[in-house]
Amino acid sequence: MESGVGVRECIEDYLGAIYRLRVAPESPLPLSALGEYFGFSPVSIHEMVQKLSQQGWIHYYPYRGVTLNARGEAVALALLRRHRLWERFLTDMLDVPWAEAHEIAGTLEHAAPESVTERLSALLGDPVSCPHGVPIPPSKRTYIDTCLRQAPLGARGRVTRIAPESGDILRDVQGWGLLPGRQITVVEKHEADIIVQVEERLVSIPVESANVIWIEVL
Amino acid sequence: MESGVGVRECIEDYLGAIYRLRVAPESPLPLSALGEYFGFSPVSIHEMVQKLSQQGWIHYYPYRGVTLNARGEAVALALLRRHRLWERFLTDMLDVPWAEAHEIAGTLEHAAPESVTERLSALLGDPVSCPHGVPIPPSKRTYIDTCLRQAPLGARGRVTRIAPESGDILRDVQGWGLLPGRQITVVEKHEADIIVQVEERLVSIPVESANVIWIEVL
DNA sequence: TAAAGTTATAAGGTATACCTTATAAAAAGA
DNA sequence: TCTTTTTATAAGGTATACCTTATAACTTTA
Ligand SMILES: [Mn+2]
Ligand SMILES: [Mn+2]
Ligand SMILES: [Mn+2]
Ligand SMILES: [Mn+2]
Repeated sequence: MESGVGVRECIEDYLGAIYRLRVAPESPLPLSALGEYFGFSPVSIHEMVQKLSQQGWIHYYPYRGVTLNARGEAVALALLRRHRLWERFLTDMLDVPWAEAHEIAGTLEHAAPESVTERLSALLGDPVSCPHGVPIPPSKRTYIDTCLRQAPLGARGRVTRIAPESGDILRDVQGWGLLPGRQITVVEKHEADIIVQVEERLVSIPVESANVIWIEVL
Repeated sequence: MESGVGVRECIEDYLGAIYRLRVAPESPLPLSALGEYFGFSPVSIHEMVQKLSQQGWIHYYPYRGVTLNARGEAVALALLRRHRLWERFLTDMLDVPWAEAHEIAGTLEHAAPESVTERLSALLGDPVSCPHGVPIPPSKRTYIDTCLRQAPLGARGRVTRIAPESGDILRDVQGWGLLPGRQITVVEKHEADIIVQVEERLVSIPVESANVIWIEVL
């Protein structure tokens, strides 16, 4: 009956809270701040802090507070990214009121693996801030992409980037609906153009344009 | 650090499993079936079954098995509805592969309150089956509706039902576009008819017809 | 530097949901 | 009917994440 994407929900929430509450990456966050944030007793906070420190998520400086180490910060950033993307989904696509979205996202944030998170981000148009204006941490995902020109016939993939970019090409790409994140399939390959399927549409891409469109083959 | 929509995640999963696995509502599901499904020991299953029975979610017939009572079935249906709607969201909007959607939905299913579930359903076009073809239980949302005849001038609402129904009336209603779910506004009230706005259209409804059209005032 | 305030630690407890081993009771089959 | 199989129950254990009360250690302030 385990949920989540690997790290325990509780641990994710502690790491996220440390990230949210800290004033600067290097200055330790007093345990009292965590106690207030969660409404837990100082003893309980101390217990969890010991555990987080032993398990290698944080640095604990007794009588001073905690900081995230690299591993803990990575989990915190991924959590906050998921949290804020779900918030955007809830407010932008489901019209959930602003004030409720935060709380609901507090559960959803633990439920999406990275692949789903990135697809969600693409669906939302890769927003850079949550409905409350807080920046959404960027994806730290590294993908291996292929130039559409080189993609084999029948390849199914996700548009990753337009590079090198130029005004003309960007306008064309927008017209074809080949924005980053879109799922496409290579349907035909000819001398002068490549036919790809985007959603229900078939579009013909001149090979010069196909040279600057990159996809991650899935 | 509690998630969920009220009922414990674990309890929801047990009730959902009983619903999924049962062959008929009345024939008890042997505990061994639950043990196999979850991969838990018979003793653990028995413990949980005792708890579910004590807490009033199921009937337990020793040596025969368990059935859901009304309360348990309501929770199971709501869970399976959420599960299958999230599956549709994952496959239809995020292009998550068929095979992965089920597992991811196994966590998301616990994370959406009813209002969010219904908005999600609407966003997806109120699908009636999951990507695997299994029917999605309908919303059991209860509304308080008013007869259109009685609805005050200016009232804005959603058509809930046509009752009592008859062939003639149904044909008229369809012609007016007053199908259940439609948003309408009462624009004018006269002796013999009521003028309502449906989408961009204005339609005149004879008072006799207005007697059998019910709306939920919003 | 001594008192006051804050933080840490020890000890014992709760609830949830899983586990194993052993035994008892009931149902099913030969 | 008698044996085998299935199901139930008792007893004791684990891990997680919270709790309270009491005491010890450290830091801050007067
Ligand atoms: Mn959370
Ligand atoms: Mn926010
Ligand atoms: Mn589940
Ligand atoms: Mn399904």
